[in-house]
Amino acid sequence: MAQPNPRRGRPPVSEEQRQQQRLDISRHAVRLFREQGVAATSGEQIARAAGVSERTLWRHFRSKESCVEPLLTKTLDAFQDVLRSWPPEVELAEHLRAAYTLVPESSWSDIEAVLAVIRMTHDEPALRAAYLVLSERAEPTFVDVLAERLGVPNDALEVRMQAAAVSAALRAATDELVVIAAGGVDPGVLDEHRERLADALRFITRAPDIASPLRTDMAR
Amino acid sequence: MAQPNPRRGRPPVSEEQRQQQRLDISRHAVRLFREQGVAATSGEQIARAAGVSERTLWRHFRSKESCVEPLLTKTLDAFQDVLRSWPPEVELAEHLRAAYTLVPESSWSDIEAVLAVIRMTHDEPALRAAYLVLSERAEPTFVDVLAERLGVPNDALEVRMQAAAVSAALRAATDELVVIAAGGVDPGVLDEHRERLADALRFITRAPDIASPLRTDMAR
DNA sequence: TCATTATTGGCAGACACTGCCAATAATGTT
DNA sequence: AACATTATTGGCAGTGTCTGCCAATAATGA
Repeated sequence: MAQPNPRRGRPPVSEEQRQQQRLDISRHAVRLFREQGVAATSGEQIARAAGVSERTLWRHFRSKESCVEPLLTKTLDAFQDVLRSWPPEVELAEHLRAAYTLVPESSWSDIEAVLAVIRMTHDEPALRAAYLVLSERAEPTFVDVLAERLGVPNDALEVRMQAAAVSAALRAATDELVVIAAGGVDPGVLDEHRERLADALRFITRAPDIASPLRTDMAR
Repeated sequence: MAQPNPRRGRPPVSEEQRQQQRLDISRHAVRLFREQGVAATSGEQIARAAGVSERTLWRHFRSKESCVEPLLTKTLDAFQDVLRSWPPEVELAEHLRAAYTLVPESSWSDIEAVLAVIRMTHDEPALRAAYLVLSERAEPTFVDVLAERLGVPNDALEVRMQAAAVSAALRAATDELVVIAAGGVDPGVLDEHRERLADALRFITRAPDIASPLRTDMAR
């Protein structure tokens, strides 16, 4: 029962370092996409801008469009964290107003970049696809939060649907935000966005009647 | 004011013909994807199987993964049609049981192929992306139907969310179906799928309380 | 300094896809 | 029937994405 291995040779890079490098590349990629468009930006350019070889670029990303992923994920993770810290007794809208500031550690330019990317997804199908895949990846988190809160198993179809609705609300509100804030973002529109989102989510999460199909009959 | 042009030369192919050709190619592509996997299937193979040149294949599809689109769209269109024919007085679940047979004009092998593709989307990220884009494309139809039924403008955020929830329910139920029906489909599992979907949608479309935020207060 | 393991870079090549033009098909006109 | 006209298709060359492979380098313990 000696400890399995005394560890030799160069240690693997930590996961945080790896994510940091991906994020770094992502920022360069998004900058180039904004400046020149996606089609006019080559993988070689992205690699050069990020100071890595093309080969390692393709080791980190399966396609040039997916280079936007780390940057978008960062913002989405922030929202997930807010959801997870949602105390049981308070209403979601209320909690959002308190905790969802959208500019906590994220630098301001990152916010702008994220909005620009989401704006581009409307013309660039490949970017839209990446965006949708990303949104779907966040749904399990929503499922967990909602399931625990409602006290139902997290493989229940209603919970998955509610989670999808939350995701859709976030997506719809954000899609609205990016067109409204086309000419520069100021704190005002961000606040408005949060309020709109809060209103939408209050509707979704007024939950209890899920469990009682009788409601439908009574409503007749 | 003579009629603009007496029309000369070869007439353009009708849109139906074009869609038919795309569907034909799609069937061959899906067959090859199932037999060999997506990665092992080249565009050249698809083109050869469909009896067209590679050049025209790329004229019809922007990527080899998107070749699955016409076949999936066919099934999704069927569902959209069912929704559009939903009479105002009847409940959706009830209407589904009456109208959503899933094998009306679709050949049986098409159904199997569609399910196989959706099953593959769980391992093939590019296919998943195509599937999600497709699902999103159907949402405006859901929005129109729901908005008219609820008598609200179809750019209302709640309607878009409900539509997304319908879409998500369809997606979740179908994802469940494809794993259940992994070893061959029989009418029984299809019926069960329809019932599950009907139950889920009854929950979503028990609509009226959307318009009254007061409900939330009363529920406390 | 050496042995060991992880990461990176360089290179060759397969494959996805596009631009361009010639070939062919389908029509109306003479 | 031959022709002019327009739409579609095919062939070919070229660019860009992405992968497999191996050598080079970096980071560690001995």
